Amino acid sequence: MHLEQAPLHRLSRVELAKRMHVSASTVTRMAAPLEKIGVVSRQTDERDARLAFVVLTESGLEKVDEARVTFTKQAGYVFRDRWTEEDLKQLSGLLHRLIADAPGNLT
Amino acid sequence: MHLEQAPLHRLSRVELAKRMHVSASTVTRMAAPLEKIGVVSRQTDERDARLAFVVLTESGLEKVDEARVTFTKQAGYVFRDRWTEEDLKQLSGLLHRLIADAPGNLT
DNA sequence: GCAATGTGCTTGCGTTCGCAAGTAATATGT
DNA sequence: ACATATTACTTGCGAACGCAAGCACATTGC
Repeated sequence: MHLEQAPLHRLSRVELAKRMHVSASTVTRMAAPLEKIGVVSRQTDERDARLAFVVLTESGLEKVDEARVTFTKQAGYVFRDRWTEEDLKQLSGLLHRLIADAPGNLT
Repeated sequence: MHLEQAPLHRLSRVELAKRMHVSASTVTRMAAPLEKIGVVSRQTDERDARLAFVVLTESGLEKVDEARVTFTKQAGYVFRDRWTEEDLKQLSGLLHRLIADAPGNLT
């Protein structure tokens, strides 16, 4: 979904890593099999040869669309059906406070 | 701490696993090095030869006491100093609701 | 122009974990 | 009583992950 909403449906590996809150190596290792099954592909930047974009292919976009159906259904089942907007605001606020107050760098 | 507050400072491996929310194999593998450094030891039940208790040794009890100092300080730093009783009640309530509402078995 | 520094990425290594299968002991049903 | 099922534990295996090192390229400062 990060890729889907990114311009050109692509992100550099480090940028994707940041958004997924995982290390760069994890992105490298996640991308490989996804590339093999054709849902993403690799692109280089002509300006900066270091960059290796992860790009959603046409097939990948379809997969995301399919997945979103399930995702939305499940998320809706919990949050939309059982939680009010007020509940979610409260939970979100408390969790953000917890992250802010907790020691270490949880960002 | 689970062991510390258990009767005789000991628990069977599966019971400890449940309280720690990890699998039995994890307890087996955690116990081994702790045994090696002498903070826990192994005991058998004379009634049921399948049971293999994890027991806190004297040295283990001391370690727990030491650790609790840090633990209490850190926990206090976040929760006692920055959070009111009311905040904690709210967060706890919301998280329990989330667990209850979420799909799967998060117990 | 070029050395020093920084950035993006990959890979080897070690850690942690759960599952599934195997073993041993106990509980249950007839 | 004894076969079957259940329970407790261990271990092989594979998955996932981060760190540190290494490489290629880019940027900065002189």
